[in-house]
Amino acid sequence: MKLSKAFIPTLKEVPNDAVIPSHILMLRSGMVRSLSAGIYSFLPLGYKVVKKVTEIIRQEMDAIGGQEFHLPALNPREIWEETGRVEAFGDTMFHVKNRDYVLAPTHEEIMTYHAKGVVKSYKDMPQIWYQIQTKFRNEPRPKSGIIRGRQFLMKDAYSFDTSWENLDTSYKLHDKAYRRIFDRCGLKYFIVGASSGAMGGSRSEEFMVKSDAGEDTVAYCEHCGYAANVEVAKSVVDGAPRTDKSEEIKEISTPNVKSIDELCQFLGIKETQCAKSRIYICEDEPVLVLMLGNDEVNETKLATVLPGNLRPGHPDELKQITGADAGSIGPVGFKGRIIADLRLKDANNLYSGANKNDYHIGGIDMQRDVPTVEYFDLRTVQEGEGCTRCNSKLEVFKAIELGHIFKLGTKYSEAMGANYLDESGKAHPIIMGSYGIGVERVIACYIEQHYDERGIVWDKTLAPFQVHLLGLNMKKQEVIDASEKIYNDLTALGYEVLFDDRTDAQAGFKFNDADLLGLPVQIIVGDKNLKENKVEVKLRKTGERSTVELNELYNRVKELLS
RNA sequence: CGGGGCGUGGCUCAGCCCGGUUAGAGCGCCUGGUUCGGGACCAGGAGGUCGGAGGUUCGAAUCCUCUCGCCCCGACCA
Repeated sequence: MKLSKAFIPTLKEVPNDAVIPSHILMLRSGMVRSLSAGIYSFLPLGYKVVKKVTEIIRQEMDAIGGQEFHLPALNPREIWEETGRVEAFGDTMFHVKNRDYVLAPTHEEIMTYHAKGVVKSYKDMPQIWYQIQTKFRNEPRPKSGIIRGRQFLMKDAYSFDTSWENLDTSYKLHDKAYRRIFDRCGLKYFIVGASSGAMGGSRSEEFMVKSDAGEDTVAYCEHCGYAANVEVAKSVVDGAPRTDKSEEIKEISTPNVKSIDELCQFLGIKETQCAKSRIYICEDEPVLVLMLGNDEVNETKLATVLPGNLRPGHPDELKQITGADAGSIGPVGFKGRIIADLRLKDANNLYSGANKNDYHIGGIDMQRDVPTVEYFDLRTVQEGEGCTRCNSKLEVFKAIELGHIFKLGTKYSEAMGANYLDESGKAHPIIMGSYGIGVERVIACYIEQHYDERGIVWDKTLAPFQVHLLGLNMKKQEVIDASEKIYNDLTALGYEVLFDDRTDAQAGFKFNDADLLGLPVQIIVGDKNLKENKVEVKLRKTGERSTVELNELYNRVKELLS
């Protein structure tokens, strides 16, 4: 491709609405342009990278027996009603105004619909079906360029099996394919145990890239490799102590004391002597959730303990249920289910609210005074706590989710009646898995991990072109002749060459554009070197330059790009 | 949906607080010329209903009200 004819609008200055490096560089290098919040157009250069990534994905999905589909993004709403996901997605799903259609945010329903009609016998399985297609989600707040958009490209795959054991096999195949995909893309990633959330299912893992631009928080142990989304992460942390002697229960006047910090200061006690109370409403029933000190309730963990419709109690409800406002609520005298975090197990001499405004209760013995309590892991892991595997200190940081694999089970097949007959002619719901990769996120994450102050640094695998050929002064005939010949020869040899043949751009201008676009190999043709039958070869990654004899050039290029 | 910021030529921004010729700069673009290995120079030129609507005023980019859009933080998130 000749740059003089290409539409690659580079930007010298940083666009005003981009903040993170990948977004800035994708705009500056002319890969994408924004159309509206969270909606991006891929320009030719950016789309070339999309094609590189999707080709790698296709190869690896095909390698595990995947078959590529192309499903419609426009779906009849009623099919989504069958699984209750119109309500589950709520405002996140786009609805078409003038017909009863929705824009698909994912495709479990549609794939299951097709499986239902065709996969009828145990002999028809396993199946792995995938597609690379645009998804639509009405994100309340798109951000970070293409990392979180309202429309995005996703590789989504679905497996259909006859048993949980066979699902294990399909799941592991995807795990393997995903590792190969992200390895080939040159990403530094790690895998975390994750929550299945509204997707349903028994087990899921996320492929993550560490990044401040990320929206997930991950606990990670450098020592043993333990990694988990904080939604599900566990840690080793001391519980509240139980001493030999339980004090008498006593009511204490604590005027205007609301927070745990205030209580500690007021009474001169430690955080770990306090039990914090939160009221949740689960399926219309109030539940008191007790946490030690300032530990925060992890609502993802709570949701697994309290299945069904779950929400925090409203302030006016609190008063009605407990007789007190938030800050003075406690377990003693609370009528209803009480659950507590494991750190509180069997502790005594605790302080908590008295269910009466401006009063707390001291001397609480969990065994004696809260006999109906049930204990669960309900807290969110904090930086520096012990790893449950090796007791090293956990790191907690932000990460971007690149891919997610789920063991779905029968949620969709049961809801939609996708059954198969086993050897004995008995009907069972198909056991499903679902597996996603955010294609644009692969690109953004790659750039987040591979850039410098001058621009993007592409590896040959994802680079939109492998060679950036610069004809420095394209008004001199010898430069024109030599660079045109190199361009034609390398193209004929099968390389993708971007040829800066512009006559009106100065050398410095071309160098800067070349570094910004970041193609791995630059070949610089200038009249001085040409007099000695030489050109310069520069590696973008290291900045290393060397002059090469013209008759050695193609061997050198082959060497560098093999 | 709460909080904050911002909308002025294609891009980055100044001007607004304190209303007053014809709305500016740099970059980019067009024409001609000189340059030509790290974002050149000279000369000339095109391009803007100052996001939109309403209001105050003799007069509004500037003050007031409403509204739309974009970015950031939070909430939400498969």
